[in-house]
Amino acid sequence: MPELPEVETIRRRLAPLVEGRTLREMEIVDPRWCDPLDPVALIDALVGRRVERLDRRGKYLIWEGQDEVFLLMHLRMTGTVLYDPAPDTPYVRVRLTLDDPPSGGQAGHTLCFCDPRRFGTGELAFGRPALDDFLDARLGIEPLGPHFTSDHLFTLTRGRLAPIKAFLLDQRRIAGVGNIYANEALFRAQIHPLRPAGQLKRKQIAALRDGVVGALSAGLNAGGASIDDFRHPDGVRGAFQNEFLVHGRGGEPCFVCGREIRRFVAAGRGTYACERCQVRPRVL
DNA sequence: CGACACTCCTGATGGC
DNA sequence: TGCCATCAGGAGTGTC
Repeated sequence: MPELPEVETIRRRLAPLVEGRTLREMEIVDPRWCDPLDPVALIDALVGRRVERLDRRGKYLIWEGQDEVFLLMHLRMTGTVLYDPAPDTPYVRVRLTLDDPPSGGQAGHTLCFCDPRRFGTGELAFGRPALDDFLDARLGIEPLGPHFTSDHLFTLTRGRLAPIKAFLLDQRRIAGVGNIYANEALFRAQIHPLRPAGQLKRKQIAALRDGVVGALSAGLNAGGASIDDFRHPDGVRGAFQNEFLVHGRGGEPCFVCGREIRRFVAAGRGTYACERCQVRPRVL
């Protein structure tokens, strides 16, 4: 599942290939992708515009077109963006053609949004204020930004009765953390996923901040995690799935203490924890 | 505020 | 081997 590190990996690799190019053609194979927007209207709004910048906020990949027309792509569970993929690539939902013909070739480069489960979405925003309204309504602080401090996280968690796992998954509080990185961050911080967020002490909050930043950074350095369909734009897999400390390791020994990693459901998601390293709250 | 159910979707998995 | 039921899960929405 693409979370912040996966989307940022895509952005970094794609940006040099698309920035400054003009969108020449666009085909929306699956109109559900931009529902309730009319695919024709979306195409009309974008085709002919230069891509000024490829950006990211939380798990959104943001294409800034000429004159502040923004395309917001969310990859959800199984979305990928492939650059010049093989012609028989399956699950293509959207196809984009850029105006830069390869040297000697005829056609421009092609970008495909592929998404087996079809959860991914495309939305438009006209003008920067509209973009900011859209993002501010959905997303909280950027965890890899300069303002994501221990003090800030402490303030955010005060009074919250929800389990810290649910808190981390709420995009309106912290933007970009999904199930994998929440599991990894909580293990790094030695905090049990079911502990109420507001109950955490300053020291634990400091460890959690470092755990979130550490897990996301490690994911980014590994080029993201490819456990489902995630691929880089050139089709290469990420490597972070080989570095998971707890995620997906139910029944296997904890790398720190050797106790069996437990799997249970928290916040409706598959949750993995070492209940020796991450002490379970007494009341639970 | 928060827990929970439901929706979208399809590949993977398990039972028989 | 085939067929059906179940599951996973990000985010939005609705209910209690």
